[in-house]
Order: sequence, then structure tokens, then C-alpha cells
Amino acid sequence: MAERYDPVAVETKWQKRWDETRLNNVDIDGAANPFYNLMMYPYPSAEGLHVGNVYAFTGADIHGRFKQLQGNDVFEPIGFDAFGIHSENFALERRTHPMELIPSNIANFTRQLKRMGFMYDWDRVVDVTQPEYYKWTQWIFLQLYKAGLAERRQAPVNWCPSCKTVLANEQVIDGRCERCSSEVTQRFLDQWFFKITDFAQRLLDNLEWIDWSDSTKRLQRNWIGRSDGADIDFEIVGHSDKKLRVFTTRPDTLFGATFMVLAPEHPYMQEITTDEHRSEVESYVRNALAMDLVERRKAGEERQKTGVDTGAKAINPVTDEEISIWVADYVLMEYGHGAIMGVPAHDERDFEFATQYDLPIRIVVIPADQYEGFDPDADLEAAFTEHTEDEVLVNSGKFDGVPAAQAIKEITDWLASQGRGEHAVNYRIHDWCISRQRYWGPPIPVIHCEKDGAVPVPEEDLPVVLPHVENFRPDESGIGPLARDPEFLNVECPKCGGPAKRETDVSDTFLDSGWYFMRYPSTDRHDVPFDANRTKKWLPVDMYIGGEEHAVLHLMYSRFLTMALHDLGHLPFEEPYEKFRKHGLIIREGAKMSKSRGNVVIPDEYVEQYGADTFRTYLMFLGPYEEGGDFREQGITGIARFFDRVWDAANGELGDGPPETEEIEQKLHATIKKVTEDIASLQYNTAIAAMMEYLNIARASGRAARRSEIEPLVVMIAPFAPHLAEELWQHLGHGDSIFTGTNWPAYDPKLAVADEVDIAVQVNGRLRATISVPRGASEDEVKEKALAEDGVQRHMDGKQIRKVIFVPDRLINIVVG
RNA sequence: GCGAAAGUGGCGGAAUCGGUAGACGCGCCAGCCUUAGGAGCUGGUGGCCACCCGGCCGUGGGGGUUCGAGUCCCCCCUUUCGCACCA
Repeated sequence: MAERYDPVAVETKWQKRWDETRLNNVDIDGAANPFYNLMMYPYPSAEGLHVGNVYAFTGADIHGRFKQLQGNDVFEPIGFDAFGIHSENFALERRTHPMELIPSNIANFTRQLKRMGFMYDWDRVVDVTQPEYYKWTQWIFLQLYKAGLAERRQAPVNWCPSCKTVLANEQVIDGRCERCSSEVTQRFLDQWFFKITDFAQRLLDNLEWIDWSDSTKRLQRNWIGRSDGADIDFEIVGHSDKKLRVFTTRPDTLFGATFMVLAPEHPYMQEITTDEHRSEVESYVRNALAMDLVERRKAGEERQKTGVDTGAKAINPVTDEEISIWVADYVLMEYGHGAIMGVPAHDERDFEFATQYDLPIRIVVIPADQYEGFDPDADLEAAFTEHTEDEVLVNSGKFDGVPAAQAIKEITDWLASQGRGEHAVNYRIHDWCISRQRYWGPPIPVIHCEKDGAVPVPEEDLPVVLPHVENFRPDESGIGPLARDPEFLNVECPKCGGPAKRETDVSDTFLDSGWYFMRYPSTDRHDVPFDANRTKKWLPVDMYIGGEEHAVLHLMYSRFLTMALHDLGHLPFEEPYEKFRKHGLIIREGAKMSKSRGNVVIPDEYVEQYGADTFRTYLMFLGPYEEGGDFREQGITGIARFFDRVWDAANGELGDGPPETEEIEQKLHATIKKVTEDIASLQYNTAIAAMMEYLNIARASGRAARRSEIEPLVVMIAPFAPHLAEELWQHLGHGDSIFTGTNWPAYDPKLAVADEVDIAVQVNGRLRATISVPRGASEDEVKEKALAEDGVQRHMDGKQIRKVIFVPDRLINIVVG
């Protein structure tokens, strides 16, 4: 072996050998101990692999290699998320075509990924832009369509004026397009929706048991946004055939409902508005609908509430009072029933609205301690929204004095018994709009016939191949570029044979990524999307590691698709990822990395200078993997030095026999324990620190190490620095790859703890000495030894011992006074 | 506004069923070595005082519980993330 560690030479050698021996190509049908280690496949950008990709993949690869070393058959696939607006916009900008751009990007990514030494099975790559893949994406659309889970409907949708396409709710961040940050506007268009809302409760319920990062679960819970409350019907004066249904989470405040408000889109608007108010209402509604989404959604302080009286009246079902019905754009048609009961005393928005238009305010909930002698006509300065056991109802007839939390249920039950309302649940999540008026995606497999309407493409006709369209630039029309290809557009209706037109929208790229992990084990199967036996063997995914930015996008959508396919009998499980861990974000010198700042870390440069192993390990050393870290130029030398020392230690004259001293042996076992536990829980930074610490002890005073001291260390660095570990493993006389067989070292728990322990000696809680005693020493022994210490005696100052606190093997505190 | 997480040396970060704060690494300082280099090795490195033993202070700020608090409780400040007129 070379005298000095030359990372690039070592890495070149082993990457070639892994390829030749097919080390990472798993036996997909025969593996005895399958472990599916998944990472979020990248979008292959023209800029090449980003350090964020490397960070994500390294952490996942370490976990996979660790499992491999423990004897699992690890399947670690990779693919390319190459459809979508991102690629398409880039191609437009560069005046090229995605069909030319993408293959070269993928080739570049492949080169870079191979150079990093990830243990990918390169025989099972998924490229979602290949017809053999998107054929099955279209097939999934057809399955959902057949099951009634895909439907075309006209709805207000988010329109990005720059990308010139509609977007799903999840793709709108703060009212802006997640891709280009343009302000999103609202359009009414015919779009395809997947009915993810049908699964809202299951998506929520399963979060109870799936093993995911808590923060990711929380994001999903918030996005699903379950609210419990009641639907309540209000009669409309003069329209006995119609009732106004509202949803409220606060049925306890029903006696305080002094007006109602409809969303501008509410279907009853026309009919109930009185002639006297008609022109005012119509102009208000026209105005509201013309306003774009962002402006309209500006809340509270940013924009004053506006609204107009419709002149119509409703009856409060509990007070029998006539209350006025207003229209206001702060009420949203998409949520609940597009109408609310206005309870100004106990809702901040209603309070603001009532104050503005001088509507009556009636207090019906007050703190319990103000119940006696409460003045029903007291003025309110702001809405009072508390509603626990400590608040009680007033002005509420027979419910006076009932705690608010309890009244929610009682009033709901009472309304239900009279057929005027019922317990109800609402969700914030919307159906998933999958249509995109763009080019670079799988065509939605539907044909529109004048006679038969929307007809699904027969399965045997899949794939509907995406044609090469020269001018794929999107426009304002709301019609996708595929409409420009007459050969694609004009077809026969599969049902009646008459002239028909293809659907020209393509599907959202999140549909591609919603099922890619199901395809990996079956990439060589062209007759089915996923082979049943392999699916049973490998899925659900054992470990999924990725960024949290996909919590409500990819992760939500793929859970939904998995559930739907499960219900349709295609999958034996309903949750795709048994275990998911988010990784943190990596910043540089305390600042976010961005092209405009010019501080982006280019992985290639570091890999060339220090090697992939050092770069990988440094990234993992920056901070806790699940929290991210701060990339600092200089720090990487610390890892380079560590590996130099590992190399030197293994390269020297190695002695035989067990570890030379008890101290080294103890430290070795403690280190194996710590590294094993830390890797299992993704605490890579402390695992690396522990290995450094161990090496510092094992090679203290420049002694020659023994094989028994070094070999376990070589295995422990293998997940981080696979090439280096292979080279050293070979040097130590092993024929096979270190990743063949089960080489992860075991530790003896008895040896992992020291025989002698240092105990802190405190006097009145302040550290005064440290003594060394045998592990498990009794309180009396420790006390005797502690009292003999000079420092202890001095601080006791001859005073009486009042109390002794003893924590075995840790601390003794002598309280005097 | 609501929800969540986090504030520790010059820097990245260790340590939370309450028990020696600052592991590991970067940087810095001193010394050694040397085909004098941005290499390697050894030692030191929270602050203040003493600078020999040692002492006091110290985990965003202020209170509290405790023999003992970075860790638990209350109030406040700051930062980051998510949601945001969701009734």
C-alpha cells in the first residue's frame, strides 16, 4: 500500500472494481434480507449536482452502507425527476429543447453521482421522461379515473402568469409560484383533479403510527387542517324552500350570531338579494371576482374588510331573530359552505366587520368568574375568543352558565335533535389539481369526443407518447402547447370512432414522483408497472431520507396515490414509507447558498482536491444531519488529517493479539457502541467525533497499533469513506469487499464501560475535587475518599455535614452548614 | 396574528429521565522536527483575578424550584421555519 494516502487514486481504483464485480447490483428476486433504502431522486439540472443533493444522498448512503455491513441486502436505487416546468423553463431560456437538454444533464449527473461513491444499483435507474415509465404514470391516471378518483371540473384555480399554467395549492407559496415567485392569479378553468380530499382523514390518521420525523408529520397535519364543529341551517325569510348552511367550530356562540355573510361566489346570491340592493351587490361581487387571489387573500390588518348588505334576512335558529345577510370577500367559497354566521363578540374577523358596518354585537361567552352580576349590555373592545372550561355562556337561554367547551357539544346535539344541524368536520386540504398547460410532461390519457365527452384512452393504447413539438413555449390561452401538433390532437374517439381531440394538458410532475419508488424493483418489467412479488419483497420502503420541503407536496401526494392503489387492489400496503427522516439544510459561512450571492459550493472542486470520501465525511461532520450545518472552507482539512492518520495507523507495523491496554480495549468497545447507535439514529457528526477520539487514544504517544485495535475502526469508517475502507480492508489481508458479508463490529457492553470512574466531588453544590474510584463504589467508600481531599476539607471549613447526595459513578455532594 | 423549533467559546458544534458545561474539529498560541511547507508532531486555548496553590463569573435577558439548572417552571427578547380572513 502506498506510503501516503492518495484519495483520488484509491477512489478511482475502487469505483472501477465495484462496477466490475457488480457489488451494488442487488439480487432483486433472491435477496434473503431485503432492505429498501430510498432517497429523493434529483431533478437533473444543467448546473449539475448541487451540494444540497450531495448532502442528502451522502446521509442516506451512509445509512444504506451501514445496513449492508450489518448483513442486509440493501437496494439503493436512483433516478431522475426530469419532467416538469423547471426543465422546460430552462430549455426555453437556453433556446434548446428538453428532449435534447435532459439526456445530457442526466449523463452529467450520472458521472457526478458515480464519482461520489454512492452504492446505487445502476441497472435500475428510473427516468420519468421515458415512455416506458410514463406509460405507467398514465396507467395510474386511468385506474384513478375508473375508480372515480379523477374528475374534470371547472373550478377557480391558481394561475401563474409567468409559467402560464395552473398550479396545485401546494405549489403556491405566500401567493406566489413556487418555481418563479410570480404572483399567482385566479382563473376559472376546466381542470383534472385527483380527489385527495376523500383520503384526508386516513392521511391524518395514519400519521399516528408511521415512523416519520415529527416536524414532517406536523406539517402534514397542519396542511390537512382538520376542524371539528357543526353544520347549522338558517332559514331565509321569504325563501322557505332554501336554507343557508354554515360551518362553524363554535356552535356554543350561536346565540351571538347577529348577521350572516356569504362568499361572493355563493350560489344563492342572485336569488335572495332584494331588488333594492341588487345593483350594489352585483357590482361588489363583480369586483371581488375580478380581484386576483393574492389581493383578495390579504388578511386583516393589510386590507380592510369590505362587504355589502343583500337586503335578505335569515332567522337565527335559537333566538328566532331576523338577522341580515351580507356578502363579503373575507368569506371563502372553497371552505365550509361558502357562508358563515357572524358572531362579532367572539370572532376577530366578524368583530372587525361588525364594527365597520355597525352591526349588532352580542356577548354570549364570558370568563366564569364574571358570571355573577354580568351586565348583558357591556361593551366589548375586541372579540373574546377563549372557550375552555373556564368560560361560560350568557345570553344563551337554557345554556346560560354552561362552560363553553361543554356547550359546543350540547348545542350541537340539541340542534341535531331538532334537525337543524349536525356535528361536522372540515378539512383545509383541497383536491389535487394535476392539469398543466405545459409541454414537458406525460400527456393526460384522455380523448374528448363531442358525442361521448371525456373518454379515457384504452389501456392497450398506452403510452400516449409525448410528441416532439418544436415550439413548446406556453401562452396565455390556458391551452397547452400540445394543441399545436395536429397529428397529436386529432384522433378517433375510442368509443364511437368519430372525430375527437386529445386532451392537451400534461400531468403535474408530482404525479411522476408519486410512484417512482414502486417502479425501481421492476424497471426491467415492461408488461406491468410493478411486479407483485418484488413489490411484496421490497416494499414498503424501509428507510426514506429527504428534504422537508416536500412534506405537503411529494410526500403527501405519494401517500395518497399509495392509498388509492392499495384500495384498488394493486398494492398490499397503504403507506409507502415506513420510516422517513428529513435532513437539514446546508448553509455556507452562516449564509444561505445562492447563485446571486456567488457562494454556492461546487462539489466537483472539492472532490478533485480532497476526494469523495473526505468531502462526504466533512459534510456529515458539519452538524446534526437532521438539522443541517454550516459549510466552512477550512474545516475540511480536519477530516483530511483524520483520514491521513487512519491510513498511517493501518499502514504501520501491526501487532497481533487483543488491544494492548485495558484503556484502549474499553475505549474501543465504547466507541463501537456509540458509533453503532449514532449511525442508526442519523447522528453522524457525533459518530465521527467518537471515531476521532478513539484514534487519538489508540495512537497516543506514537505507538504502533495492533490489528485488533484498527480493524474495527476501518469497518466503522466504511459507511462514510467507503473507498478508503476498502483499500485498508484489502491491506489488512481480506480478499472480499468490506461490504460483502457481515463485518460490522460487535461490542461487549461489559467492556464498553471503564472499571475506574471519575467522580465529581461537590461541597454545597460547587465542584471542589475529582476523585477516581472503582465502578460501582459504595457511598461510604466514595464519601471517605472525598473527605480526604484537601480542597474538600478546606471548603467544609470545619462545619457539620448536614446531608450527602450520592449519584453512583457520577457525583457526590456534601452539604454543610 | 397562530403554530413549531432554536439561542452554548473567536467559529462549526458536544452535553438535556437535572448531576464535572464546552467532547470532536476549525482557528489561534508556544515548542519540536525538517529536502523551510498553506506539511507533520507535542502541548496549550471560555472570561476575569491570582498568574504557585487557587478563587470568582459564565449556556439570549429577568425571576423561581432544587443539595445541584444549559437541561424543569413563569415572564420577556431575538432568530428560523410552517400556516395565514379556513369561520
